[in-house]
Formats: sequence, structure tokens, C-alpha cells
Amino acid sequence: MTSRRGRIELTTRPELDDLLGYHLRRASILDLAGFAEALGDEIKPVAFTVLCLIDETPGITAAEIGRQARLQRANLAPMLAEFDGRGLIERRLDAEDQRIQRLHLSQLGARAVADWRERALAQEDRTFGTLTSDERETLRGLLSRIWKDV
Amino acid sequence: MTSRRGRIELTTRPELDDLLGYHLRRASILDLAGFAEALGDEIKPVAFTVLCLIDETPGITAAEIGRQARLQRANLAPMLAEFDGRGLIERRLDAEDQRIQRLHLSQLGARAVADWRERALAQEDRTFGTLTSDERETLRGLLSRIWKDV
DNA sequence: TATTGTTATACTCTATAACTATA
DNA sequence: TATAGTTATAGAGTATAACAATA
Repeated sequence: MTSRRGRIELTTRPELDDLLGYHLRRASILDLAGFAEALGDEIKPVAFTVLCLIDETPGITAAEIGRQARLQRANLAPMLAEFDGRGLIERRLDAEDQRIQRLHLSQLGARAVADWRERALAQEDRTFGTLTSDERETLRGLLSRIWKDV
Repeated sequence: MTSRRGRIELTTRPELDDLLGYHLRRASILDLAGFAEALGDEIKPVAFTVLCLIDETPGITAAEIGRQARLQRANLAPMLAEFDGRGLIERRLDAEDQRIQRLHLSQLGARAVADWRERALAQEDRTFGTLTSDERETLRGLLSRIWKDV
């Protein structure tokens, strides 16, 4: 069935189209694919998130990263060991609480994060190129309200 | 450092906050958690997507579902076999092309999809409860423009 | 008793390759 | 030769349980 203008007319809107979660997932998958294409050989999204948190909060602990980024300590341990092996971070034992390792970016790590960040933002310019700057800001605001405990 | 009003003042915006992909991922993860909580024992998001596509387009093929939803045929095969086993779908051999199976929801499947759909939407009311109806519509529009080839 | 970091392990999801049957 | 459906398998990502060290 077509309208007078020749466009297809749906008697009912597609079911999936109603589900915000579906749109979220599809957009996120597309973004992840772009990230992988741009930086996949060097860093992965979750690992980059962890490094950004260390950059934003020098001295943050693995347990705190786990809580903030919803990652299991058990999965964080080998990741941080790898960062250490690549010379991206330093792990300093806390003087007062011997259980705790304070995490810091090394100079190399800081430079790498800055580089990756720049390239990730450039990649997002491509992924979200269909949206204007204002629309992206609107989107950012709406999304952050969803997942942050606001 | 605090402002005169006592709120924490960031000299620089957190790095992660700039990345739209990060917000997308966090929001999507939250939505998936809600979906799992509401329907996890009965149906999973990807499986629900597949059933919705069959509902929207009776006679659709597995290969076409794979293209539309970015799923591998190889992973679709056991899923459709399971749907068949649960009596949710029927697979009818195409009369003209013997390679093709035309997929249709059974009566049971149609009822199940309708039920799940209602509950998924109710769950989204909770997940996105912080947004107004207009804001959700705005979000839906922006997201769909990102991942659809517009 | 609770928490941190760690190891081992299981489970889910997705990707790749190869096969058959049809066209 | 190309495509549909299928099978087997490998890899990545995530979750669970248990442990030693420390508080």
C-alpha cells in the first residue's frame, strides 16, 4: 500500500522501532565498530575507559574503577597487569593500607591516552557525522541522565 | 577546589564525558540489565529482535534477518531451531527456491511476542523514567539517525 | 568480619571456516 | 559461481567462586 506521494505507508510502526533499547544497542554497536577500526590494534574501549579513569583520578584503586565502570575486580586484575607490562601505568602500594594499590598513568601512558583520545574523538566525528554539534550535545545530555544516578 | 556554592569545580571536564560512545555504551548496558531482569528467563534481547523482525515481515528469511540485524547466519541457525522447538515459529520451504525457508510466527509465538513486547515497553518506562515523553522521542530520533543509513 | 587484589574457571556472545543443497 | 542453511570451533567478554593478605 502506498500513499499518494508514492512513499510506503506502514499501517503499524515497526515493533522494534518503539524500543529505545534497540536503538541504543544499534548505535552503540556502530560506535564500537568505528572505535575498533580506528584503534583496535592498540587499545579496546573498556581498556581505554579504565585508563581514562586513572587519568581523571590519579591514585584511584582497581576496586573503585570496578564500581565506577561496572567491571569485575577479577577481570580488572589481568588488564592492569597488562598495562603495567606495557609501561602505561604505575602501581604504588598505599602507605596506610597495604591492601591497596594506587594507580597512576606513566608519562608514556599519559601520552598514549592523549593520542588515543584525540583519535577516538576524530572517529566519533565520523560515526556521528549525521548529527549537528547541538544535536550531539543534546544526545550526550539525554544519555548521561539515563545511566547516571540523577 | 570548591566554588563559592560549595560544589566541586572541575578544572577540566572528565575525559570520558566527552565521548558519546561511552554514554551510549553505559545507557545500553543499563537497558540490557533491565531487559534481563524483566524477561531474562524467557527471552533475550537479540532473540527478541529476531522474533520481532519475523513478526514485522512474515516470510522473511534467516539470511535477510542476518543482514538487517547484523547477525551471522551461523549464529542464527541454532536460534531459529530453538524457536522451532519451542513452537514459536514455523519454517516453510519456499516453493520456488528450495534453498530458502520462509519464517512465520506461530499463534503461540505471536502471543508470546505481544506479551514480551508489552513487558519490554513497561520495563523501558522504568529504565528511561528520568526522561519525559518528548525527550524519549528526541532520543529515539537521534539514535535512529546514527545507525540507520540516512 | 569485610575488603583488596588475585587466580582459576565457566558461560555467553560473536566470528570464521567449511560443508550440502540448491540456483 | 553464488547463495541459503547448517555445523563445528575459536575467540572475546563477562561472571562466579575461592584464596591470601590486610584491615
